[in-house]
Amino acid sequence: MSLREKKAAKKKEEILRSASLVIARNGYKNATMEDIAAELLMTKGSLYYYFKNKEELLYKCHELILSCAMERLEELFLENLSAREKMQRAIKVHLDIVIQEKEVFNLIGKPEQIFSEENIVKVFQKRDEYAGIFDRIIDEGVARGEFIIDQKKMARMMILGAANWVQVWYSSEGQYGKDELEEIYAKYLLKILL
Amino acid sequence: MSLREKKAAKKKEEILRSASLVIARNGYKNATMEDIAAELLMTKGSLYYYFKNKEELLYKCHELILSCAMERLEELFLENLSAREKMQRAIKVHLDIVIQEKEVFNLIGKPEQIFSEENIVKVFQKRDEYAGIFDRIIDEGVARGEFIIDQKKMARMMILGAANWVQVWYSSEGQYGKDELEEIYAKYLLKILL
Amino acid sequence: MSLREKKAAKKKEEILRSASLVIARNGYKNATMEDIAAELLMTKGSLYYYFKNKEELLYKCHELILSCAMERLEELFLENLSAREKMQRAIKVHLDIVIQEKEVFNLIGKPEQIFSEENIVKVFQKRDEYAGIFDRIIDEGVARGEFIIDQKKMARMMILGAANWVQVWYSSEGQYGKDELEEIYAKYLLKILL
Amino acid sequence: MSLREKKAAKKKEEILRSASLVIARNGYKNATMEDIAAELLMTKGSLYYYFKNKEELLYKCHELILSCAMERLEELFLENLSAREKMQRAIKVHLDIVIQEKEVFNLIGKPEQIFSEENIVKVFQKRDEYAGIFDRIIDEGVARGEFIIDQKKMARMMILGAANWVQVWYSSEGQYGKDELEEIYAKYLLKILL
DNA sequence: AATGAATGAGCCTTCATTCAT
DNA sequence: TATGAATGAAGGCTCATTCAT
Repeated sequence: MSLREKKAAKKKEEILRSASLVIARNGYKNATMEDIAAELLMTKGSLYYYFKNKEELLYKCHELILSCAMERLEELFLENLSAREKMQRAIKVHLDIVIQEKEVFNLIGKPEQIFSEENIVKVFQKRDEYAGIFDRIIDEGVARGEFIIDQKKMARMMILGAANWVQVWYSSEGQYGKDELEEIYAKYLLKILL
Repeated sequence: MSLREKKAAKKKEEILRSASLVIARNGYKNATMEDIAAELLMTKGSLYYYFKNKEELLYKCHELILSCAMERLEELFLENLSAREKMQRAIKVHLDIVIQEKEVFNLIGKPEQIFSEENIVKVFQKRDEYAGIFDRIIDEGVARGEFIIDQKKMARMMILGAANWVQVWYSSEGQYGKDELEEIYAKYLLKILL
Repeated sequence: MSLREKKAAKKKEEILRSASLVIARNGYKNATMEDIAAELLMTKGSLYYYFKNKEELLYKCHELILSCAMERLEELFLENLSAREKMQRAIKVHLDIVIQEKEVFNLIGKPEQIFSEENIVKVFQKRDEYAGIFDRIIDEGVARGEFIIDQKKMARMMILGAANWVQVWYSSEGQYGKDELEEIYAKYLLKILL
Repeated sequence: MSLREKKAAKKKEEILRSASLVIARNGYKNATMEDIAAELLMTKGSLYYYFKNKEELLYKCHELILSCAMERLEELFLENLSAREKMQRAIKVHLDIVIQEKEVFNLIGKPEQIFSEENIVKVFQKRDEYAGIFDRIIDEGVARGEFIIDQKKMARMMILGAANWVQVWYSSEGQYGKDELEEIYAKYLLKILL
């Protein structure tokens, strides 16, 4: 990759970060191209040099975060740990992201309302991959006799749902610190699987 | 209440129902006054006779559903049941609403993005009241020794969060029927409290 | 048709007329919704109450004029006249429209550059119908031995092309009056068919 | 002319050719600087090294083609032929260009919509020169008694108009080949002058 | 009570043009 | 010379809101 390309890639990432910020603040629907550009002291026109339209920008935004999360989880999955330990750590990682990337993350309840056909498919695919890691951990746990659960998919849904909801109420100035919260969630949500 | 007023009240409710439908279909942000009116074979102008603006309409919509839910829960709370039983039933009621009123319910993650100051306060108040019933059930359970839990608020958040997420993925044509789903959720989420 | 509908229909026509004016002045591509609205002391937003988008407006505009022209020609065709006389009169009618409706008429050389698939088809259809009347006159003339021509389609193209071009250079303040011009064109273009 | 200048001149011509292509494909208004540059594997910024703005580029484009056409006609005019023969050949040359240079040629019905004052004058001048050759042929024919016509200017307009219109409907895959078409047009349009 | 009509602000997008490198 | 990047103005479209009737 040439210097130029690197620079452009970096700029793209900056834009995505800016977009994430704005989305986190205002939500997908309220995030305007103007806002996103202003955050970077650019004009909205410039964004179109990097992304072909708003949807693509939003999509890439969503994708980036999901990819980062995936990486962390994949890594975790390969470690030599008990399923319990893995699940607890996975929950913490997930919460980490949910808290950090308020709104940009998994939480677009209804991608249909934001993305068009073409991207929806990809969004769902990515999500399934992501959730798949949790499924694999559960499978592992069940195989090893660590977890006792019949409704594996639903258990995963409960865990992720509970964690996602944190994004709605958590505030760094609230009663609980992030680490404390993660600890507690990991502990209690695990019970679902036991 | 005069006949006039009764009629108006009835119409208001019709509008709210229509709005709920549209919101369920398209989401808060995508629900236009036009859509809502069309559903009732009215014109959007007429809506302003009953509600002073879109926000009020949406707010009342949200309020209505929350109130209905409250009623069912209050009733339940007063019944003579074990805390476990109450919690399981409460979860089922909650899921019932979540599934039925996809999107209109609790699930506005960020009311700030939809409502203005004045209404946000009221929204949060209502929500707290609603969640309060779950808290009371938990308190009861702890008092009676049925539940063992230190982080009561968080436990409630987990339960409601997990249940709310159902709204994202549940489809009546999916693998699980509504009753079956409720049964499973009630069973596993209860474990958090044990 | 109710009074309301009549009024709306009238407004639609007014808009089309305004659009025709603007198109005539600035061309299809340069005609902005703003311009069209301003002509009627409206705001551009209002136009969307009557037409779903710019293309539809332009299309209807084109259609209206073509329809009016068709009517005049159809009528003419049914009169009891020699083919020569009919053709001369048809040429005059055509010139009349070309001059009056500078630009809005037949003359969108390349509808593909203005209309989308759906409308292009209809445009071409209408045009063919229109040109068809000239073809029928030519056929009649040939059948009666008034015209001697092998390449009927091409002859029609020549006649209409020559007439259409008038729109490019004709000015009411120029050397020739409209009637005079029509007379001359009718006379000379007829020669092509003899 | 230095080597530098020669190179630049060559490049300019390449750009004009590319522009002609794009214009032919998309029309004047739809031809973007980007398109024109892309055709040459350049970036649009570079175009401004050779032309001060889009209008100049378009103007030069138009001029180039008109000049080429002029040359061919001038040559033809000087040949020792009857006026009839000359006119027929001139029509063929004109059609040749019309067909080849679809859209870039004479056919900008309304230069006012594309060019600004300064260039419009020059465009009209060039056009008049071009049309002037046809006028001279007609004059010659009338002088020699080959043509009988009072309205010389109009006759010229008819001939050129009819020929220009070919550009609208002609397709190389259509019923007629180019040569055949030219033959027919030359034959029939001549009749106007007889 | 309800409607048709109009408005205006806001947003996305395109594109000619500029400029530092 | 050429390019990548950025800009700003303009235009199309949507939609909540208003208002006379």
